[in-house]
Amino acid sequence: MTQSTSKNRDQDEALSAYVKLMRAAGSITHRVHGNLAEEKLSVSQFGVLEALYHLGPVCQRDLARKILKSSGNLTMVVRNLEQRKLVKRTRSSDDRRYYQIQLTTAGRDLIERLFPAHASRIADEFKLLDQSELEALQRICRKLGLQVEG
Amino acid sequence: MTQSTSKNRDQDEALSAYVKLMRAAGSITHRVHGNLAEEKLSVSQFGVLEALYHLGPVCQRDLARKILKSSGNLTMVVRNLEQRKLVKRTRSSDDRRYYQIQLTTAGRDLIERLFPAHASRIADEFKLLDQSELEALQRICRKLGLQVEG
DNA sequence: CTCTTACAGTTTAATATTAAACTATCTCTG
DNA sequence: CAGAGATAGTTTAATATTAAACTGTAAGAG
Repeated sequence: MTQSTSKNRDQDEALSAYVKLMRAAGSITHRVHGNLAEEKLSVSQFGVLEALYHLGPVCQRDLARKILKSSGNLTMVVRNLEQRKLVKRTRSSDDRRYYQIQLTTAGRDLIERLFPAHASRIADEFKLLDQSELEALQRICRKLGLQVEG
Repeated sequence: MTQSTSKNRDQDEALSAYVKLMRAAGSITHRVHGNLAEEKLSVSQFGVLEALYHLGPVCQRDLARKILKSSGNLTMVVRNLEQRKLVKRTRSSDDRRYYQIQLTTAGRDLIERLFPAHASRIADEFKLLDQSELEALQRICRKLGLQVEG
């Protein structure tokens, strides 16, 4: 049963990698977003502001894919941000199914104020990796993240 | 401003790694847990069953740390599993603050039935990494996951 | 012993999240 | 153009999640 045990070994190694990957991602998220509550922002709300900051105006579908949440949830997240005048929704004129979501001036001010500390916390998390590890991590995660859904 | 630009470059690289790490973890979670709904199990419930399966009886605090959820949430998750007779809670006699949570026979049967397909889905996710990548990923994620909280 | 402090778990109230059904719009095919 | 199917976003109802205040138990200092 050489084949079978080799397969089991692969599976065990994959499981171990999976657990470590999840723990790393989870604990980093936890630490990086720990002081978001001070601004009365949820992780998803912050994620949307950040995405708009980096990508410019996009539609809700793209935001949902970006922050890995359901479209229904995005309706709620964007609505709450809109009520706080942090984002603006405008229907696309050439395809009226779409809304273009974009930062308001207040939203841009907020994310510009929060982003430096955010980036610095992230940099701290990765500080103990050397350059080659940082590159390897990115290459590997790109492979893992790109696989087909479903 | 050599120092400053080098620092910015480090920060950009960390940000890029962070995004890729989160995307990899998120999309893998999504795919791996995609068919948990069929068993009427939430991701957290499955995580608890799996932890108990691998660790044996543990207290709720340890379960909370394992699945990265709040203690309040664990009370709820464990209660729901208990109502479905999948786990059993017994107060520790030497320190009555603790509950020992353990699988019932039904709980063990369930996780033993679900785990093989679960492990196989995970193995599929990591299949496109070669051995050295798998090792590098684990080593790097261990470093990242172990940093001090707060 | 008793007071203080710490800790495991619970409760509560507010919010976030999801799946699924639904509306509105677009696109393609004939 | 009409109808079928796809797509963006919304709603709804059920559940999950959290922070914070709380209860009960333990441990250590004086």
